[in-house]
Amino acid sequence: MKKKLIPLPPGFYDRDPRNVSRDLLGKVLVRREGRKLLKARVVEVEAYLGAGDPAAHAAAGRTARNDVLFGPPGRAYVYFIYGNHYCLNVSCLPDGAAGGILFRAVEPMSGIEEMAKARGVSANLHDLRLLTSGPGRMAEAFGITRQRDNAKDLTSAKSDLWIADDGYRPDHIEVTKRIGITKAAEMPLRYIIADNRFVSR
DNA sequence: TACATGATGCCCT
DNA sequence: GGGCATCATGTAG
Repeated sequence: MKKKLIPLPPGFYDRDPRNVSRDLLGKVLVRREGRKLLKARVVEVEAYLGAGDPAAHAAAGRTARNDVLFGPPGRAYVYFIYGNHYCLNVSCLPDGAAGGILFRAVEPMSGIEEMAKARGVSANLHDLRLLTSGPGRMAEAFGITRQRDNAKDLTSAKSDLWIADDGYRPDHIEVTKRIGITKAAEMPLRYIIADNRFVSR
């Protein structure tokens, strides 16, 4: 009997981003592309808090760009960075409170050919890490853009992008400093599945 | 209207 | 291991 990949409910995200981060590891990111289903295991995330976190986009207050972070939980916050890359986040905490989680790396489970195509690389890679290891890479593999996905409800069965629990539980979780930031760089808010090959760096 | 900045990845040594 | 492409956003003027 094949398990159905039901979207995690809003309540899952309606908590402190640090707790959600921990529970997000091992879950499955799902994208429906026409008849195809892209699936990948979440192996690396970073928590971004609200006003008290200088590294968070929400730190400077609510703007048109970061509006989603202040909205209801379980929504996709997609932003464009360095003129090249999109990054996928999910909003946490109740409506009115800012907080989010950045997806940094996932492990491909199915739809690998579609991911390779989206990334513009050969389907028979010797190393699948090139597909989804890194925030910009995994966003590209899943065809995620701000225009298409920002503010999308990841808890709705009607969405073409969501996160599900297939029963998998990571053996061991590690917490480290966040990557690629200058402010509050020392805060341990990066959560990874220990010894997973698809964790970036 | 102009400018500095950045939650990155690629390509070259 | 280091430089660089490239542009949306926010803030200043």
